[in-house]
Amino acid sequence: MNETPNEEGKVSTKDKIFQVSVDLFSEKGFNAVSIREIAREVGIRESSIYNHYKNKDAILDSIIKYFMDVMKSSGPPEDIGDEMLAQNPQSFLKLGASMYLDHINTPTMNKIWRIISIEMYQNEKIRSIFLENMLEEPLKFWESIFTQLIENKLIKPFDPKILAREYFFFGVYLFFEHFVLRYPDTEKSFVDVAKDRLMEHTNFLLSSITLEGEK
Amino acid sequence: MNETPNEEGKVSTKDKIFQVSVDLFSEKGFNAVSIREIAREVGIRESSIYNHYKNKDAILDSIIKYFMDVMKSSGPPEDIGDEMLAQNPQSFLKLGASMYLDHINTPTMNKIWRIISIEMYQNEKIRSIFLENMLEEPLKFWESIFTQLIENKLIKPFDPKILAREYFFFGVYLFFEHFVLRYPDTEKSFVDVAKDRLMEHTNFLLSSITLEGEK
DNA sequence: GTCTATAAGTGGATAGAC
DNA sequence: GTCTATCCACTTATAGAC
Repeated sequence: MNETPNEEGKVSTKDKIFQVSVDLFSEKGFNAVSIREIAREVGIRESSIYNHYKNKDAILDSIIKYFMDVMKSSGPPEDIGDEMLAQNPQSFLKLGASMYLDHINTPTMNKIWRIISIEMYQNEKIRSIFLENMLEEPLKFWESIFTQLIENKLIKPFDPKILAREYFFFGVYLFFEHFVLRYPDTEKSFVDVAKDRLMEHTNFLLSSITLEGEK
Repeated sequence: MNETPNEEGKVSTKDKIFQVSVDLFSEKGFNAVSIREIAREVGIRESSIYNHYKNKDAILDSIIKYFMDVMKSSGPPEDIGDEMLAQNPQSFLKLGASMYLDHINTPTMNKIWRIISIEMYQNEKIRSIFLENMLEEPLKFWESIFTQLIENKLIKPFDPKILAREYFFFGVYLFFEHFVLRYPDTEKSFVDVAKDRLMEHTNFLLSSITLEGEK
C-alpha cells in the first residue's frame, strides 16, 4: 500500500507486488495477468507471492481498499463554503468539479480507475463501488446544489434532478471515454483532460439556466 | 448467422454454436468462456466445434461481422427528409434518435452490444468499430444537423461542434449505463429505456437553444 | 459431422528445504 | 522470506476412428 521507500531506502516486496499488479491489471485486466507474470516482474518466484498475499484475489482486494481509502480521505467537496455557492454559482460549478477530480490525480489512482472500468462488468464489488460512489452519491450532491441555486433564485427553476443529470452525466461520459475507450489516445491524466472539457460543458449549461438579469 | 430454422425445421449446428456463444460471451466475456462450455451448451463435443469454426477467435469474428452487417443494412438516419429538419427541428431530434436506435433492437443485437462493451478495452478491432461507428460518425452527423438548423435560423447560433457533443454525449452515457453498468437492473431492452431518457435530454437541450420567438 | 483420445501448454496454489 | 519441486485442474487445438 505504501508506494514510497521506507527508512532504509528500500521498497518492501509487498509494495512491489502491489505496484506491479496495479500496472499489469490496468493494462491487461485482472484475469489476463498470472501470478507468474507478477512474480517475474517483481523479480521473485511465484510461490513467494503467497508470503505476502493469501491469493490472487487478495491482491485485487487490497488495490480496491487502497482506492477507497484515498477516495474517503480526500473528502467530499461539500466544505467549499456556502458563500461561494450563494454569491457565484458559476465559480462553484467550475471549482466544485475541479476539486472533485483533483484528489484522484496520481499515477496509481489513474491506473486503478482503469482497473475499475475494466472489471466493473464482472466484479460485483467493484460495480457496486462505482454505482454508489461515482454515480448515485454525486447525483444526490449536485441535485442538492441545484436545489439551493433555485431556492436562492440564482438560476431558472428547472427540475433539479434533471439539472443534476445534465450536469453530471457529462463527467461520467468523460470517464467512459477516457478509461474505457482510451479516446483520444492520450498520455495526459484524466483530470487534465476532463477539466477543459467540463469547463466547456459547464459554460454551455450555465448559458442555458442563468437568469437573464444575471448574465 | 441465421437464427431461424431452415426449411427442414432444424437449426444448424453452426447457428447453435453462434447463438450459444453470443449468450455466453455477453454474460461472462470472451476469455471467461471456454470451447468446452460452448460445446456442452450446444450438446456436442468440443472437437466438433472445429468443424464449423477454425478456432475460438473465429466465433467472435463472425459475431462482430453479424453485428456490422445488421448495422450497415439498417442504414443511417440521413434519409429522414430535409423537410422535417427544416420545418420542425424538435421532431427531427426526437425522431432521428429513435430511428438510430430502432434497428439495433433485437435480443441478439442487444447481447452483441454487451459483448462489445465488455471486449472494447482489450480487442483493438472492436474498440475501433465502436469509436468510428458509435462515436465519431454520429458526432459528425449531428454536427451537420445543428449546422443546418443554425443556417436556417431555427436555433440559437451556438458552436455546432459543442451542440453535437452536448446532444450526443447523453446517448453514449446511456450506452455505458445500460451495457457496462447494467443499471438500473432491468430486463428492458436498451432502446426502450434510452428512448424515454433521451426525450428528457432532448427537451432540455431544445429549451436552451430554441429561439425565443419559436417557443 | 461427431466422436474418443491425446497433445502441449498455462493457470493457481502448496510442501518443504534453506 | 525466498527458493525448488510438484500437483492438478483447465485450456485450445489436433489426429484419426466411425
